[in-house]
Amino acid sequence: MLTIKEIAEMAKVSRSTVSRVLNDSGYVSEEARRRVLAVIEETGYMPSQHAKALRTKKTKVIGVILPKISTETSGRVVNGINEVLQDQGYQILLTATNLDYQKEIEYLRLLKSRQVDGIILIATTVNAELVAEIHQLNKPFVAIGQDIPKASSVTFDDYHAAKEMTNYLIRKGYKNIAFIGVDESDPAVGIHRKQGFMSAMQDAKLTIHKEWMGQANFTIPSGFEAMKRIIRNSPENLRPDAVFAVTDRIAVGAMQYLKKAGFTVPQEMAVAGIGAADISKYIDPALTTIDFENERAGREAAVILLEKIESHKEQQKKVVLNYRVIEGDSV
Amino acid sequence: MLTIKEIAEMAKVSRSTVSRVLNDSGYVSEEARRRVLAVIEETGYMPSQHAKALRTKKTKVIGVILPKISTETSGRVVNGINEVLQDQGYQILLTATNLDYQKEIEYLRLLKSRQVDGIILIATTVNAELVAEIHQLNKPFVAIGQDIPKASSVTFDDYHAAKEMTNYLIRKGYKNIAFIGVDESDPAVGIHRKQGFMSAMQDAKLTIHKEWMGQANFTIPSGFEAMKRIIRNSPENLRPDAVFAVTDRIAVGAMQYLKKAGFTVPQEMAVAGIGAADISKYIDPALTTIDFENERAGREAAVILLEKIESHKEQQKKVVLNYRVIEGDSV
DNA sequence: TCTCTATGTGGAATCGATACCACAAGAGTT
DNA sequence: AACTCTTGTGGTATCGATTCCACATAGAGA
Repeated sequence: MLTIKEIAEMAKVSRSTVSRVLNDSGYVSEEARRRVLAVIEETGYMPSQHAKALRTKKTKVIGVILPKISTETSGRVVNGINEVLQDQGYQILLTATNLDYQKEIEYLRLLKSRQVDGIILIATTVNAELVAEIHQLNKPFVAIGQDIPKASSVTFDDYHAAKEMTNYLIRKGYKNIAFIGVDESDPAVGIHRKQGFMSAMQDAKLTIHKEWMGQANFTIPSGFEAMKRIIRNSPENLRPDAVFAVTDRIAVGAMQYLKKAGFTVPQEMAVAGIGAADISKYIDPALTTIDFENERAGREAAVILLEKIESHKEQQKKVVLNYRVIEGDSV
Repeated sequence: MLTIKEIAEMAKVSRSTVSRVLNDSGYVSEEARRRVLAVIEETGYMPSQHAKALRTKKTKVIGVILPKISTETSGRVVNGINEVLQDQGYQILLTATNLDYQKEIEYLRLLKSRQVDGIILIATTVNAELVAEIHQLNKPFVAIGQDIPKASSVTFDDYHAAKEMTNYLIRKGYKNIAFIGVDESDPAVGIHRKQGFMSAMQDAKLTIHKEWMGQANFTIPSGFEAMKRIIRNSPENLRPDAVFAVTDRIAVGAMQYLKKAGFTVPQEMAVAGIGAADISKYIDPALTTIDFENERAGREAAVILLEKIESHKEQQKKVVLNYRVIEGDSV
């Protein structure tokens, strides 16, 4: 690997001059600049980013912590982040927790020791330990997906989205609506979406049957099983006529069960989800769902982070993104 | 940010001793070790990875170059890579070319200047310039998806997979098989899969009609259009009875068109793909396809890369992964 | 002629780690 | 008593960049 010293010798100037050419700083004669650039061109020299980082405290690297790498949502969000960062010459250092909550904290520390310029956390859970770690991080930070107290975040309007979808079902004439949620350790999906559903039901003075409140865990098979339990637990004369699942994959699983059990969708049972997963467009009938603009969330988070990095402002920014109902044929 | 010097002062030892504790090297008395660990624990000190990298020339970071971040295949491969690397304490520095071939070269150089310990390239294309850059990289390197001359690679057996799928169609009694391929700038998908198809057809002495050879570009809509063209261009008495698409998304698009145009799948027209995309299981009828174990490809590549990093061997390793036909209901 | 300023260049300290080397102290050997 | 050997510690050079400061030169203005 070539170093600045060798370039300096080859161009017959000092290291300082090479550095000045590299960074367009201070005075450099045309003649010296020409010679240095020629040597750089010819040798393909690239300055060591580590030496640079050590001296300047800037790395042009952003740490991203994901729950899981290969999910559709993660992919879209990272894509959005990358779109913005790439243009500004930043790179992404990727870590995945695989839903191990202890690792979120471990990676926050690790990224700090790698001196990343900022950190974006795609959060699935919120707990006191995590919040404490974020506050003592002392580095530009943005969370996506969950609202972290006293930290910048880009979140989705889970409550109103769920409420709107429930109202949509109600407007379409469904009165007996089942619900499939997830564990409350994920506040955005587990609590807010459920509250949106409950609120819409109460506003419409519809009863919420305990037997119709299912729970799943983000996977298609778990949606299948949850739907099965709901059907099994409801007597013939007390069957729901619609089901609202808090994610598309759960909804797809529910639909799979319904088809298998001989229900026609949406005539005998309507199905709605949230998330606008790719798959939802291509199943039959196409799923009625809500699009959350994941890429935009990534872009917004990246923009906020860059602002923080460049301006050193400590102020926290909260962005709540909009949603859009996508009408399929499942309702 | 704390430095080793401050830790040394607080623990009343020299920087050398702190370093020895940190790296478990040389002699350190129990007493000194205890004091140092206590200070580290109490302060939450983490050594600067940049200073360390500058000195030791090891960064524990692997550069990964992807065509696109948010595709299902990329996600799975990166997941596999991460699984292996994470256990060994390595991080992933992610870059995406967004199919700009010039950027593949640019990122190879950039990652080199970031002094990553190794590079994994998920390749979509092979050209002389790229190959030259890889050879002069002089760093542990593994390609996934395409065979790069004189470089290690993990590839899929595209030729035999396509041949096997074609034979499967033939065994099922289909004789008039259409084909939807992609551009040849992607040798694995564009050339090898096509050759597999042609070879199986020739072995079975079946004729390959020009009108039945379509082309698409990896997207669902392009599969839709390609299928439309094939149907439009074939006279009523010369219609294919099956179509083999080189990727699942293309196959899904083709199936969409067929449904819309009133063909029943598979009775009037069978459809087969390659790739075992998630979506293929849930469309109706479920797609008959070939699973390529993308995660395994990522894992294998990571293992080969780590071997290279740790052993300094220059030897190139070529791994060709197996495949598995997944029988759906579309054939 | 003598400052004064603008331009240009190199020397040297610095960032935060590692690692080699010198040296000290105590135990064991001859 | 002189010696090796083991254990333990600190000093210092080093990695490859940036950046401040000192200094040189040349032309402008007094």
